[in-house]
Amino acid sequence: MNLVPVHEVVVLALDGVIAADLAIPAEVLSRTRLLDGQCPYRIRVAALRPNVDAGIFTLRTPWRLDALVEADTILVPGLADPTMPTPPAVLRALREAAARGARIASICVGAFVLAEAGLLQGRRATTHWAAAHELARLYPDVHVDPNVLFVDNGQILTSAGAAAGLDLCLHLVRRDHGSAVAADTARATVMPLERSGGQAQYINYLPPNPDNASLDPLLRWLDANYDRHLTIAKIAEHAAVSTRTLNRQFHDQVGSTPIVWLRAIRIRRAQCLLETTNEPIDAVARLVGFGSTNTFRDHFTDLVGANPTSYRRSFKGSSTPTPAAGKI
DNA sequence: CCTTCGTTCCGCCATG
DNA sequence: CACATGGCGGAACGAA
Repeated sequence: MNLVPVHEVVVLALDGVIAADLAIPAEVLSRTRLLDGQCPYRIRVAALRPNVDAGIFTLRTPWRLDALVEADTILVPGLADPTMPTPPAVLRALREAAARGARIASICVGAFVLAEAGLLQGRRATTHWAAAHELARLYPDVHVDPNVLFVDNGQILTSAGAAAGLDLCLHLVRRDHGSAVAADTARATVMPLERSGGQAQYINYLPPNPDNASLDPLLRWLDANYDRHLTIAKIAEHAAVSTRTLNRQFHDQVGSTPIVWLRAIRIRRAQCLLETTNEPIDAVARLVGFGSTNTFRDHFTDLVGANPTSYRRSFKGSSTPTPAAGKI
């Protein structure tokens, strides 16, 4: 394979930074590996001064704002006080980076910093649900949507709470390196590739990976039709290609096979049902498209590492009613 | 756990 | 020639 230039990622650490917002994307991207084992991202944490107040602790980093000049992607974590004015030098650096074409993504209430820099003008954006109203009030020209995990405007991205920062990062990995690499990253960080729980919980205005995305419409279709009794023949028919081509394209673009991919969708959906409903296991099996409860159990245990019953029990035990909805 | 039988998928080669 | 597609066959897989 050819050499992929290292993608420079800079995480902006301002005083009052929410540690999780900063750490989660840094961790996810630094754990990303291409198929040849290389990490495609170089992560740096940039701050105005060596010591940054991170609330519970003080964070120390060798990099300053000038790191933003070389950044391909800038991540802006949330601050404990979102409405606190951002230092002018930071705003200037962000605007310059944006003008240069750098990709800029905010986590949680980091969207306030982007808005203050004027980067969200006239755009759709999201932020932590509890702060969405305030963001919309302060910046009337920003279309705030509190109901999605993240919004992708191409160059500018915003995401909801810290957990959604994970979803955003996996989305970036998918955009940059395709579904296969993103799936690996998801596995490495022990999180579902895409949050199911519903339909499209994110807004995406760009095709994920322009030169390698011919399967994308089909992947979305599978996301919506996983519960049907699908065979390779039917999937291929829907995609209007032969089964041979379907298999080949999956291999090339997803790094997987149609059935394995479909099964992953079904298991993810099953996890969600087990977490949020009291449907019996065999009902769950059928709802997510498995023909037999036994095979469902087998695959579930295989992918999740726990059988469906104990998985559900571990969730009931921690008594979080609709955990996903609350966090977003 | 095993067995059976349909399904999947990949190498190979032909075709456009 | 480079490239994408598709048919075929059989080994491996998986549903029940």
